[in-house]
Amino acid sequence: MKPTLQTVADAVGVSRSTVSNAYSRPDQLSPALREKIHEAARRLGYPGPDPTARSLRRGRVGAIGVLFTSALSYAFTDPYAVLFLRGVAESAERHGSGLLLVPLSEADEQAGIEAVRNAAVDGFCVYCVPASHAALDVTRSRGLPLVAAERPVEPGPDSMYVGIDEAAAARTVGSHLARLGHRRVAIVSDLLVAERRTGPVALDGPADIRYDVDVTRERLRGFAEGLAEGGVGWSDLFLVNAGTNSRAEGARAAGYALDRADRPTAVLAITDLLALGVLDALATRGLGPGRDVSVTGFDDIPEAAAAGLTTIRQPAVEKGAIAGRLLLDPPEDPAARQVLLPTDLVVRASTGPVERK
Amino acid sequence: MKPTLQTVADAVGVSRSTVSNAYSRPDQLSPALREKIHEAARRLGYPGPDPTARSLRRGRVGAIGVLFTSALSYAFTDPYAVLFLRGVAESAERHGSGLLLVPLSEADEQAGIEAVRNAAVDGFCVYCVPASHAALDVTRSRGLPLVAAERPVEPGPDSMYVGIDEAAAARTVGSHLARLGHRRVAIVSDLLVAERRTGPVALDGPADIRYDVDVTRERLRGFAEGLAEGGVGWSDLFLVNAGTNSRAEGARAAGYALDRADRPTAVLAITDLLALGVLDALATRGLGPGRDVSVTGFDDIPEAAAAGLTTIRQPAVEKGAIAGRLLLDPPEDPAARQVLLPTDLVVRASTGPVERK
DNA sequence: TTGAAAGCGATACCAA
DNA sequence: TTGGTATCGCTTTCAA
Repeated sequence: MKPTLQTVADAVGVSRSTVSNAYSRPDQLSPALREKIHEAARRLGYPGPDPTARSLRRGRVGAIGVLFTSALSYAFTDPYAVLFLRGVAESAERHGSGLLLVPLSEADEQAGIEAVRNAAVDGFCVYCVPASHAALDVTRSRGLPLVAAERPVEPGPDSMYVGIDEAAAARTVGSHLARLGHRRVAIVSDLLVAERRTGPVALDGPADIRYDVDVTRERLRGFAEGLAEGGVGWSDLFLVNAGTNSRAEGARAAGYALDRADRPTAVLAITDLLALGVLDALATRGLGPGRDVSVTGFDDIPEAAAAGLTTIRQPAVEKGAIAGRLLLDPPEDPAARQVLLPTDLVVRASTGPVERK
Repeated sequence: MKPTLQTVADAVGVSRSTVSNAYSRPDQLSPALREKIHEAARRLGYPGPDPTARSLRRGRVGAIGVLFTSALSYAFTDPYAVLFLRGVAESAERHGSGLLLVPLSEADEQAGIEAVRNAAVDGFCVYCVPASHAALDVTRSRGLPLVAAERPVEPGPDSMYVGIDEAAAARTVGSHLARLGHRRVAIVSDLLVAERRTGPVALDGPADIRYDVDVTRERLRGFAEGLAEGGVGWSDLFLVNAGTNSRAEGARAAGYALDRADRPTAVLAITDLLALGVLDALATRGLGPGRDVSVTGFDDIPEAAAAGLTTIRQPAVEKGAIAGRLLLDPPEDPAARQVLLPTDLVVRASTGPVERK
């Protein structure tokens, strides 16, 4: 039988309350008694108040939940996600809270719902989950503080949110390439369509927005608007869907564009990870980035610099840190609950003027 | 007032038990009543059974805790740690459990202890925590399943453990270099001494083992034994402590060795991350890896291959996955509770024969 | 198939 | 400073 508060109380000959105080409010006790209690606890192998019972009573758990689409392990595969998580972790740590990673399996939606229902947390951080995911409703219904990274989950003046102006940032990429003279342009992105396949897709235009993840849509819209400044129309864009946000699929997706007769002079990837794959695809074909084909990414993960990738820099760690802070200590002022972070276009060697042959 | 089971029960006009059954054992109810209950719950905004209360009653939480030394955010900084975590996450996900990251701050030991005490989990995975850390005792005292990665936390026949033969693996590194003719050798490692500073240190020898983290000690012992095969004695080794296990500190630490008058012909780093830093230091000085100075790492993180680093490959993701599995479903057979994984010496371009000038 | 009652282990208020 | 008592919200026999 595992020892409980009661066990210790009986052993010492005091009440439960007193033992509880010995742990939770040491100053409410005479040092002598406190020591006596701790000593007895040690002797009996009492590990201290049960966290679950304590949480139930206190109404506070001491952990925040982070929701992830796709496999939980994805969190550790995408460098950008890792940076974001790291920021969240820093805030949580400072606050003495743990970080509960909530699996949101793609294959089994019901499992994700259960996971959210069962998550013992004080608040949720939603990161890059498709708006249609049923688990989002469940998350909201938990009635806990909720902060969305990338996109407001619950529209409304007091919903919490930390993100960037995706479209505006993407627009700078588009106009950068437009100014360089690019007219034949391909875009590589995941989540363009519901299916997880890699290959060209046709979309009617930015007006016909059916993408599920707002980030995708907004970036795409930005790309298109920026390129339009150079006269590149929507119909001039060659869209390739990537099955997953990974380097390998980025390379595969790029292949569909690069192997066309009228090869694009620029490939815009919607994430750095995909862009690195695009660079791989160039290398395979003996094409020079920024010379034969310009390539851009988005996020500015550490690898991007080494690869000389032109991309959008956004403060990933800081974004996570802010998300954590909002969650653990929601500001009174509604205006402070919605944070928009700055971004920069970082121009490196992977983009250059289109060659006039 | 937040709705509870009771709220719903009252609304429908049934007892709490019945509502509880509607959620936890749907088959114990007539479909009609069940639907009626769910409908009422929806209407009242009842999010389903409270996870904390449920955990308390059931005695099971549905999450496993992972302990990390140093800042919690370190988990996301070290590529090897990320791989390991990913394995743990995969196992947890398959089991429908969450992953609670437990911060074990270095600065504030008491905070770490509290974090362990408060962690609502069904088991702990201890990863690379110094044996002396007070939180370890607390972890053990929780009386939950406990699996150690890297090193048995609670010695004993039924303690759970997944790791590699650190010393044997390190020995292959040492003898590899010995065979290549290296006699002036430096070792770069974190945790050689208690202080977190970067710089040369003197240790009496592998016999005088005072390192806190067993992994460090074992690898060091292996290095020494392997090198001894070529006649390199302990006193011939130049030891440099790295303040943290990071690329930057690896580079700094390497500087102390590389800038000596009698520059070593080989630098053994105790992790790949440090080794990458050593390579950086070589590059800064215009020295060629494997030519002017041989460099080895340990772990074989993805970046190692690209850098052409000779290193020890160990199955990081699998290690994590096994740790998770042991925790969530401890095998009856005591022998199956201790898993030793295979390792390989991967020879790449960063090591070569010593130049006879 | 449904309900009544007994906890799970702890905390907090209020007296003493 | 210490103790009594009433919960926290749910699950689980055991009867009905």
